[in-house]
Order: sequence, then structure tokens, then C-alpha cells
Amino acid sequence: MRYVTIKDIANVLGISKSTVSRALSADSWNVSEETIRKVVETAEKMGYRKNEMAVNLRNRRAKTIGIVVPEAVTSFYLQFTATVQRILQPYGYRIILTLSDEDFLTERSNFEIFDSYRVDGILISSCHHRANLEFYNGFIRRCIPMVFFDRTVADLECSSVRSDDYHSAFFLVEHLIYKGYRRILHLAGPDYIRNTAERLRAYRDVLKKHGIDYRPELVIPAGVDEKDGAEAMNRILDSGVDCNAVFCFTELQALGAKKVLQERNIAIPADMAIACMSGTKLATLVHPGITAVEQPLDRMAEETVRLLLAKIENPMAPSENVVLPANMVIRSSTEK
Amino acid sequence: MRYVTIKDIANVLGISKSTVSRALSADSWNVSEETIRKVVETAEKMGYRKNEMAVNLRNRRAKTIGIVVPEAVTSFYLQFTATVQRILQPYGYRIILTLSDEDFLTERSNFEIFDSYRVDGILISSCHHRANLEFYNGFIRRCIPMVFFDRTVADLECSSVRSDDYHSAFFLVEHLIYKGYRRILHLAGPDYIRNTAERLRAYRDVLKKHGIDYRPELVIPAGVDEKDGAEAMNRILDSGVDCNAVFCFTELQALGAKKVLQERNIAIPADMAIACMSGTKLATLVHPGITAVEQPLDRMAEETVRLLLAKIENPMAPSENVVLPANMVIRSSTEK
DNA sequence: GTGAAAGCGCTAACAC
DNA sequence: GTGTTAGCGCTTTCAC
Repeated sequence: MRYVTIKDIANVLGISKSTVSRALSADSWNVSEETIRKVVETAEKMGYRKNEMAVNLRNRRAKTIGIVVPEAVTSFYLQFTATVQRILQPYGYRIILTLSDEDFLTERSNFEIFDSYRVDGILISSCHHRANLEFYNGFIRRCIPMVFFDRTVADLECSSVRSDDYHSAFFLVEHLIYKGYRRILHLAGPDYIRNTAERLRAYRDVLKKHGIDYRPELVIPAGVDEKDGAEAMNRILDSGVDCNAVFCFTELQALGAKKVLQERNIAIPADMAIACMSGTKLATLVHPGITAVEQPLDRMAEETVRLLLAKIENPMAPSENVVLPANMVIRSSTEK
Repeated sequence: MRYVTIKDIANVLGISKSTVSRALSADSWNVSEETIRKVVETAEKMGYRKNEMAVNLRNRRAKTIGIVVPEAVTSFYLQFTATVQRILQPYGYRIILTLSDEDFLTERSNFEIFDSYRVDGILISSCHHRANLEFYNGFIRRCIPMVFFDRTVADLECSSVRSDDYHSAFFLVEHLIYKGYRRILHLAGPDYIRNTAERLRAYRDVLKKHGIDYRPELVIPAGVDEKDGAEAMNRILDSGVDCNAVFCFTELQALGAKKVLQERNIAIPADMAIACMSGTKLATLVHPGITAVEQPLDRMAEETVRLLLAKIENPMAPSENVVLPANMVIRSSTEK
């Protein structure tokens, strides 16, 4: 149960622990070949493993990146995290993944955990447009490298990476129109998520472009979850709103909406089309009947890491705000 | 950028750092009310946050649990992890999540990371039945609390939690038979995953029960991924094997198989039914056309944590092997 | 009730 | 090339 330390190795070999430390470090100059050999051998034999906590304490940096994601129901954020981890591995960084569960107080406590562990940087997909603005700013002022991704936040002097909500949404809604749907309802996101406004703007612009009147009653604010989508869809059907397509804010909403349609035996997409912005390749694969535009997950991870490493290298470097084009791939397996 | 330490607080207040430490600890007896008040106040004001690395080094335990999962494509393991985290939160444990990517060498290096961080316990869903057996045993011998979940391993003196593969598979295959499918093909898992054998056994037993001849050519070994499922399905169709239903080992296989059927314009489930064991509620929701049995995700997380905490409390306690009944819920939205 | 001192495991001057 | 020493930030005896 007890772990082997450099002191143990030093004792066995009858040398000092600094020599052991030197021999074990990557750039072990100033140590004889012979000593290195002996030390490495003994370490191996005794099952020595460097205590990262001690190293980090001594070096005053944790070699750790904290990530906050809003939900764990879709696999989008896990895939993102996995990609980030893969990219960061060679740099020797490890990851602490935390969940805000769409709650900004939880998000705050996650940041406190990061603080306790003296993380070298933070990646965050924010659950609320402004609730934690001041909080974020505290970290930014303390020069803790931070990058927002996917769900970014406006009015903040901080790097960010998001996909092009406006053009993706535009593309998607226009696709519905080309397919012949003209009475398109929009299940909008909550107003505390930044992306909501962009997509709504796209929705209105598409209508205008195609000479369709904008009807405010066709924009229904809803939450982000499956149950939000289901509730909204039930309300829509019950109220007899005249529409034949629904453009959802989230994948989960879309799934909820779809479930309701199925329960009520309404065919998709013949009677009613459902469309959403989707997180992952897999998601678009498993959503027959739901038309979706893919988010560029891998590129998002790459860009996010790039910006983070830049900040870590030079905390004073100017922020960069990247907007990625979506993969304009429409998938809907029942449509072909 | 620099962090406030107890020494800073002590200096400001003109008292010793041991007093500060005592005042800040939960059970601060032997410190005057007055001092506590002053210290807490100043700490707050200065933005003090305890350095967990230092605490852990001093206390010789990391208050950290390591988790290894084999894949991040489905959301099953992320949901599992999220649940575990929620349960472990009140105990003050934090989680390091690592990915083996179905590769046992990566899995090994994940364990080494855990070792470096002196984790208090390990939760693992193994990617290989036996490749790392000796490796696991090393940890077990060193009394590092460990619990296997979902993909467990036989012949190991270690606690584990898995769902009842045999009965779930039996139930699922029998369901296909009741639906009228009798020429059922089995896309088996790889032989290095333990669950494979159990499900195969169930498959054979169901056939026997219903007086259907077991035909070895209907059992096709395949990998675990989507592409494995797709490849297998293509081979099946090309070789003209006579079957009208497929029982898949994984959700991903099933998705791959389904994709192929769709590409070839073969209706599901009219011409050919696909069934699989599924990880999550969401998955069964989004897999129309695929019949699935749910795994009891939340109970699995609860049981796993329970066994782990038991081991942490008493490393010498006997191991426990829990087999959870699956949620015998058949979902297939196009079938109703 | 408080302070002084030792030490968790490691690295990095600084001597020699 | 190697040993000695100090210290990262914290907790915990042990005095007083």
C-alpha cells in the first residue's frame, strides 16, 4: 500500500536523493551514465512511480486543465473532451472534467474546485449567458488562461470558439423551405444562452428572404432538455397552431418533440418535419426523421486547445474569438 | 496570478500559520471564536483557496477516484461517470476520467497515471478480458481499492458490478422469436470481452427452448464499433446468409448494421429486425427500428460506488460481485 | 488557545 | 558528478 519514494531508492543505492531525482528527470545531465543506469533499474524493480502531487506542489503548477460542460446526456461534450485529452496528452496535461448540469451555481462551484487544484487553464461551455459574468471576470483578471467553447459568452475579454450559429441555422431553415415546408415553428433556446439570439435572427432572415411573413406566435421559447421539447410540442399541438415544421434549438428538444409526435401518431417528416442543430456525427446518424446540421466537433476541440495553449504560453496575449463554419451536411435517413 | 496562502493570512493578522490552519479546518476546536471569525473573514477578503495539492501531499491521500472507460462515442459511460460524481461529491472525492479507447496498452498507461496521482480508488470498465489481468492483480495486491463495472473480468479477486447479460440477452432474443423472427443471426462480441460468452450462451439457450436448430454459421464474431457492425452486415448480405433478424452485441454495431440496411434499402424491421443491448434511456429513445433492452445505468453507478467506498473504508474486506437485473423494457419506436 | 517545528515527496540552487 | 540545503503549502504533534 505504501509507495516507493526517491528517498527509498537513494537508501537502497547508498546515494543522495537529489542524485536520484536528477537521474530520473528527463534532462539528466551532470549524472554519470552508470548512476542513471543503476537508478533507473532500481526504480523499475522497486515499482517506483513519481508522486505528481509532490512535483506539482514543488513546481507550483498542476499540469492540469479544468473543463466545465453543461450536460452529459448527449455525447457531444464527452467526445469533445476525449479529443481535447488526446491533443493535450503529449504536452503532459491531465484533465479534470466537471458538469454544471445547466445550473450556474454548480458551475461556480466547479470553478472553485479548479482554483483549489491550481489548474493551468480552463475550458468552459457556459450554461448561462450572464449569471456568472463577474465570476468569469475574476479569473480573467487573475490571468488564469481560459477559453470558452460552443456556448460562449459575449462582452467578455476572453478567447472563445463557437460554430457559426447564424449560417448553420440559416442553412437548415432554408433547407426546410426548399423541402416545401413554409409554416415553420421555432423552438427557441432560453434567452440566457447566447446562441439563441443568433439562431433566431437566422430564422427571421430566412423567412424574409423567401417572402414568408414572420409570425411571432411561431417562436416558442423552450428550455434545452428533452422534456422541454416534449412539453413545447404538446402545447403546440393542443393549441392548434398552424405549422408543418419545427426548427429546434437543441438535439434534446428535437428528441422530445419527436417522441410526442410518435406518441400521437403524427408522421415525421410527412406531416411535420423536425430539424435541429446537432452535436455529433453519431447523433445525426441515429436521428432518422430529424433533419440536422452537424457541428464541427473535432475542429472545435483543436481550435480550443490551440487558443488555450497560446494563453498558457503568454497570459497577456490578446484574446481571439474564433467562429467555425458548421459542416453543412444535412442528414435525415428517412428523407433520401 | 499568485495564490494566497495561510502564511499570507497569518502575516496580515500577525498570528502563526498553525492557528490559521486550525481556524480554517472544519473541526476547529482549541481556537477562540474571535480568532476563527477574524481568520475566516480575512481569508474571504483575500480570496484564499486551500491548495489541495499541498493538503493531499501532507495527508498522503488524494481524495481522488480514477475511472477508466473503453469508449466515448455513446454517452453511456459519461452518464455513468456523471452519476458517480454526483454520489461521490458529498464525500469530497473528485474524479479523473480516462479513456482506454478499446486498447489495453492505453488502459495500462491510464493506470499509471492513477498511480502517479495516488488515487484512493479505481473504477474500471475493462477493454480486454485478460490482457491486463496481471496488471490488475498488481494493484489488487497493493490493496488499491478497485471495482470493475459493466465490462468485468473473470478470475479476479475483486469487486464488480455488471448487468445480467444472460437474462437480458435471453429476454431480447426471445422477444424476437415472439415477434415471428426465427432465423436470428448473432453479431457476437470479441472473445476478449467477458460479456460476449454470456450473451452467446443465452442466444443458444433461447433457440433450444424454442426448438430452433443452432446453426454456427449464424454466429458472426465482430468488433465493438460501428464500422465493425457495418462490415459484418455487408458481409452477411453479400454472402446470402439466410436470416431475418440480427442480435447485436453493442449499440454501435447495431447502428452500423442499420446504416448498411438503410443504404441497401432494406426495411427495418419488416424485412430484417435489429436488436441490441443498449446503454442508456436516451439511446433506446433515439434508435427507432432497433429493438433494445436497457441497462440499469443508475443502479450500476450506485452499486459501484457502494462497493468502492466499502473497499476504501476497509481494503481487506472481502470482494463482492453484483449482478444487476436489466430493465426488461423493450423499446422500438417503429414497432408499436 | 497559540506558536514552533517537523515533515509529506519532490526539485533546484549552491557548494564541493 | 554528487551531496547539502531550503522550500513548495499544508497539517499535526508537542510545548507552553
